[in-house]
Amino acid sequence: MINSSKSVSLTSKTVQTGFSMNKNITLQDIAKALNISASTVSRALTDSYQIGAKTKKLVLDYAKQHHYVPNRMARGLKEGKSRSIGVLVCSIDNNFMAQMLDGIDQHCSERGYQIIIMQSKELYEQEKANVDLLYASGIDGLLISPSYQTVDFSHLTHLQELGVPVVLFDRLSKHIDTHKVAVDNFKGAYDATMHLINNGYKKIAHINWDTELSVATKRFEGYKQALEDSGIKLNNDWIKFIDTTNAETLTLQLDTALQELMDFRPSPKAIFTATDLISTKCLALLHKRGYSVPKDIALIGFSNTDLADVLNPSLSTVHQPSFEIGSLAAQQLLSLINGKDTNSFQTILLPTELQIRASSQPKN
Amino acid sequence: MINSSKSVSLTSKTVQTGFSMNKNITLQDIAKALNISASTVSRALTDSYQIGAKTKKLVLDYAKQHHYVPNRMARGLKEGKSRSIGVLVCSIDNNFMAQMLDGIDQHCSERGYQIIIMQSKELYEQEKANVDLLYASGIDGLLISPSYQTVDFSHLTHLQELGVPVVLFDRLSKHIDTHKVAVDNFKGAYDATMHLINNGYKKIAHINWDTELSVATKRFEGYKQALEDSGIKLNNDWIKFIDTTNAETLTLQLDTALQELMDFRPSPKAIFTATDLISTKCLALLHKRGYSVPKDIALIGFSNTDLADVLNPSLSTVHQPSFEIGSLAAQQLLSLINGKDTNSFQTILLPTELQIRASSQPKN
DNA sequence: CTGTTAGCGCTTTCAT
DNA sequence: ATGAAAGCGCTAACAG
Repeated sequence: MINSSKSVSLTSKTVQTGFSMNKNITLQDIAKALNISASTVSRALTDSYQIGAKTKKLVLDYAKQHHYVPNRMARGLKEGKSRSIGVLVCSIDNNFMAQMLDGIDQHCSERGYQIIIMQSKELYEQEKANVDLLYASGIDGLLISPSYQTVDFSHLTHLQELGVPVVLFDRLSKHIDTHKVAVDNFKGAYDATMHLINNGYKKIAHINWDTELSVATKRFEGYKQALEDSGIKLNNDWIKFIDTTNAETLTLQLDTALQELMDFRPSPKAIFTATDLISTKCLALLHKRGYSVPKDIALIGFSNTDLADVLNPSLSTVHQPSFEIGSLAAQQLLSLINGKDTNSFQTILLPTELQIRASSQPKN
Repeated sequence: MINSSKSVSLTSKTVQTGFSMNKNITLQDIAKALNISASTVSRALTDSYQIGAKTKKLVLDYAKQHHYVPNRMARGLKEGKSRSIGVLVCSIDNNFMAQMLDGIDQHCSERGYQIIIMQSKELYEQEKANVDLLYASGIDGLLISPSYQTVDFSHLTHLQELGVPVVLFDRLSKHIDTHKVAVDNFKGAYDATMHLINNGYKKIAHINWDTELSVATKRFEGYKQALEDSGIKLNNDWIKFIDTTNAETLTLQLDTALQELMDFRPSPKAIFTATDLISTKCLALLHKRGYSVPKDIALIGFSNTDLADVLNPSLSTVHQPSFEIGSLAAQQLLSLINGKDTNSFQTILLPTELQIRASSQPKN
């Protein structure tokens, strides 16, 4: 019934451009049309080691002309690999993540790998379910930035045992042994805090994300270290941890935190914020509350927004090489997939970049 | 060799948690272990119409216990569908797109569909190649926001003929007949321009994207219509079209355009910008050139940035329901995939939202 | 209700 | 250099 005849059916319904409704042409179709065996076609198509030059050209020409495109599922099923990798992130819906995904996609698609992106929405259970789904779809490897809930990494080590390499990016954990790619959060935070100190600020508050993830803890440590190295005593009343998982809680908690900070005596004269969302939202809330930045309070924070220059005032940031994080992580994963030695897992920490703008200028 | 024995090999290398290196458990494995046929297992797993309750429970329990997860490639190959859809966009690396992708992902993943995202980077050839790749991977449908180069849509109509439904989102075209989802760009532009006029502005410039895409042309028309309806004569010297495909050209051309606009006599007193990038960049450049907004020149433009409130000054925008565009488009595609009648393709135009802030306030 | 059989499209020995 | 045949994991007639 299908392909029963070579003649183009002009009566098939919804003919629009002269094409018949014939489904995808398969390797078998080519074999039949050319009166050669399927294996020969396969060899020609995959550029096998030995194949007649003319046969090869014949096949290739026919394939191109008829717009043949190999069935990835069949090939994947046969080979036990899919040339696709899973990318599991908390949320796709923010600029920083989009930039990293861009880096991942760039690297992978140039090498013929497809990426399947899934979101955990910061939910551990969702993350586990997605890992299963990805595994089921035959991914050759997984790139993951774990949810902030994730403390048990057995779903990932299990994947490794199944032969699927895993690479962590952005958010790292010591609970799994593999390649990891992120920025040097400690140093980034240290630099930012030091910058404030160098600009004459001593009363420096810190607002961070309420999580055990190293992205947060390292930045907190960098902050503390900078203070310590400068002989400034830590003031716990100036340190706030807030829940950033959704926009509303974030705004609410941040607003409260800010109010407490500004009302406290002695009040801090500068803030170092640890995440993109906190930084920009902090600026907005300060603005709304009528505080002048940096006159009333200076601000610097981690953020990758393109709009830092246009903000009011322009926002000093610790900028992360997001695209590079993504492409490097992808590179590490592909090298794992393609059998580079798995003995020596490495953790790559890229440098952050301090971008000084108006919000962190000296008070006078 | 594989699965030759049920005994856990304790000598296999890199045993970490007591798991053997056995690969994924298959449906066949379950059948063997339970001494039933593969089809029975399959039926139990797929919740087939008639299957013994105890057998079913037996299988399900065993499957869960052994963490069985069906091979999606095998299933896809067999069924001729993959429960995955392709999403082809110009670039993932911007907030607006990320929001739409979030909407798509949400809708699809809730219904068991995987999405495969690819980027055309505004290149027609790349778009065509990606369509092939997606088709090869067995997508059940395609969601696409075409590259700005795309004028020939035969790669998409061909896909339709092959039986793969296509839905356009954000960027629409009349060259293909299918479901389409976007916002009412004409009205959004009309409203924005009208808002400026209502605020007392009559000399209104317009900066748009240099493309034939309807997103651009409709917005231009909305602008013109608002002027006409208000009895304001169009001044072609106040209308600029620029190339926004990469950040550098954009900045360069926009800067030039702005300079020409401000130097021209009579000079415009307000600008309506047609795209996200142009709007925010415009504000930045005006700021850099020392113009005061809205005192020297008012500004309103299409943009979905979360930071509009914090910009300097806060930016009046035409805001698009990005998440809804994505999820609606996904919904339309899934209904096509699942055989809802394809006779009556519809174009859904969501309303935009005018968000008035400081940049468009009356001059005095 | 369950087992047998065939086959989705492709690659890959093993022959020739 | 090419062909024949087997099989990846799964589902779906078709029997019983």
